[in-house]
Amino acid sequence: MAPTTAQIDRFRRFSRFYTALLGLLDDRLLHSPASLAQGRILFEVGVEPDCTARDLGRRLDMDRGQLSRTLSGLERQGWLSRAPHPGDRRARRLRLTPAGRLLLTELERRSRDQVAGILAGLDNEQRERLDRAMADIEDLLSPPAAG
Amino acid sequence: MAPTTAQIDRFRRFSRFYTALLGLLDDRLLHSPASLAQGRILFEVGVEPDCTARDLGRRLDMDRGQLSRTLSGLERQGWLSRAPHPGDRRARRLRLTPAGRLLLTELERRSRDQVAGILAGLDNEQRERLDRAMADIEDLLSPPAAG
DNA sequence: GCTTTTTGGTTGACTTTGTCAACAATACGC
DNA sequence: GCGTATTGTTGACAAAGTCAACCAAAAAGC
Repeated sequence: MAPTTAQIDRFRRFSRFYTALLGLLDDRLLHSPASLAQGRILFEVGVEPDCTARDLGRRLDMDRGQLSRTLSGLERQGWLSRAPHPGDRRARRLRLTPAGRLLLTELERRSRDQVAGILAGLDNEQRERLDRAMADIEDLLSPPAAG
Repeated sequence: MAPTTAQIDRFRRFSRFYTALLGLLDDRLLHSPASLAQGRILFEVGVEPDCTARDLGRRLDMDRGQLSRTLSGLERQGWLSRAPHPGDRRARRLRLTPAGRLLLTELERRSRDQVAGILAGLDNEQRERLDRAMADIEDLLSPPAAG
């Protein structure tokens, strides 16, 4: 019932591997007007408009203080708006401005291009294998495994 | 020949997923005497004694300045030694002290426990599926795909 | 209802990380 | 040798992340 040493080692090895890969991928944001944290927020708000800072904190695991400041920055730069939240006057509903949507589109385009570049090195059979492997991992580690 | 939108989306989705997971995993170091950067260095030097700061910079993708300071910190805390490098008097060969090895052992134990905790939620068939998926991804993305 | 406790968010003070450029010492190419 | 590239250190910063205090609003307890 207990996992084997080899299984544990494989997991840790993979985590190191993917950490390094993510380090490379995140460089896409270095030459953009948005920081990494800002990019992640733009993405989340793009996916779910009218969410709150609380939601973002949960999903991105960010400190409230840092979040508040980063959101102020995004607002100051005209990419995001914070409007009163109907039903909870403490909270603010977050939404991208048109400029924010434009920026997000651009960031996504770069990200997709970069991934496309990686996938270009694989043939279609390999891509499908990769796709299945990623789906498997998400599936296996999703529900209760976050402890 | 070009990757499909679905393949690109899956890849990006997985990257977000694993970023979040790594965020949880890295918390193991928060309650330890070593910082995350220190931990990564301890691990690398543990795997390859007598390596140099240059090697670490390559493998961990860290700035030289930051690395130099972090190494000073590790030395100051008695976990690492920097001795003259035979054959290159600019470089220093890095090595864990006995205390450093002890700390590394402890950090590794925690990391393994944590991974074991995650794997405990899976039966053996699932663990083998996970193992295969991780091996697949590493295999597919390793050689030239890092661009 | 009124009080107490929680929650969402902001702010200030601070530490840690990361970045950039300058520099000294050494190694390397030719 | 001489110019160039490399290794590591340092200083000056900028950015990111942490912690605790605080206010206003909401939720819970009774």
